[in-house]
Amino acid sequence: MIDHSADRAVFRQLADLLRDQIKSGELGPGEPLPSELRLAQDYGISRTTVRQAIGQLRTEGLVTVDRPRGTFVRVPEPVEVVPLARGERVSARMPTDAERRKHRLGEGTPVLVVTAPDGTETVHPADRVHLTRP
Amino acid sequence: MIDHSADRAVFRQLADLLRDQIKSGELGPGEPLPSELRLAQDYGISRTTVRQAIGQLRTEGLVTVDRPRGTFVRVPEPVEVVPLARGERVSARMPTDAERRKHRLGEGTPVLVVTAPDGTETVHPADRVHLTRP
DNA sequence: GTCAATTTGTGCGTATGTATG
DNA sequence: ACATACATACGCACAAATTGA
Repeated sequence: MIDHSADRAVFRQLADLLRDQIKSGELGPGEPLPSELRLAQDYGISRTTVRQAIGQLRTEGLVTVDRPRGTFVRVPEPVEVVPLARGERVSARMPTDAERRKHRLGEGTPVLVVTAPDGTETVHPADRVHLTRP
Repeated sequence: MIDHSADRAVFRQLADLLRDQIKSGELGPGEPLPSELRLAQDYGISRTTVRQAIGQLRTEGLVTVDRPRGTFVRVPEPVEVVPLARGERVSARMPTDAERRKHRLGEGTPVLVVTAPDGTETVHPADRVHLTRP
């Protein structure tokens, strides 16, 4: 499972293992991950290292933490499709703190920024909005 | 500066301080932050806590680490504009570790995902690519 | 309602490795 | 060769919130 002599850091190896379980469906949306203590004991590593691995998955937007209930596989949000107008441009970035609060964004969720030809910017939560060219 | 009795965690307070210095231009693009050890001594906190604060700024895409030279305010990348074809859809998410390495993405940089009508997905680094509806 | 157990959050210290200058 | 600086990993302790007996 975990190879301490490997080139890849232990916490990245654990993140890879958990990510694979999520992508394969072995850990489905809404399901809890084992507790940090449990993971540490199961894999013979420290809780600090487990937290690094889970931190990685949080920044990737794969899991959410409901403290102190546990850590859960993120459940996909219903997506609204927004059409693009002619000449509009699209970029993406991480939200500011204010935007995070305003849109109730989870960790690891970027925002889509639509810029109109006149320079007006519209910000959309990337987990709830997709854009389309009609 | 740092209030140990405050409600907000010490590492978040430090992240706030550094973020403010970056946003205000006091720390300009390309400029180095003080070293972790220096920040720890200056603010009377542990290096571990300093690393938590810097980790925060990294996930926000505000700084990059050039190990072991130091930690620097991120410099904006030149942007390529890619036109969208009819029927294509756009979403954004954080990259996996593998995608980060593949596209040489800095931390805190999302990817733009373009899905063609036939389901084919194209991934673009969001710091170097903008999309446009012609 | 109370109390104990569980779980994540925060913070500290230490040690070692690796790459740069 | 040496000092500097970030990365990884371990350990410990306590706080805060939830859950269930």
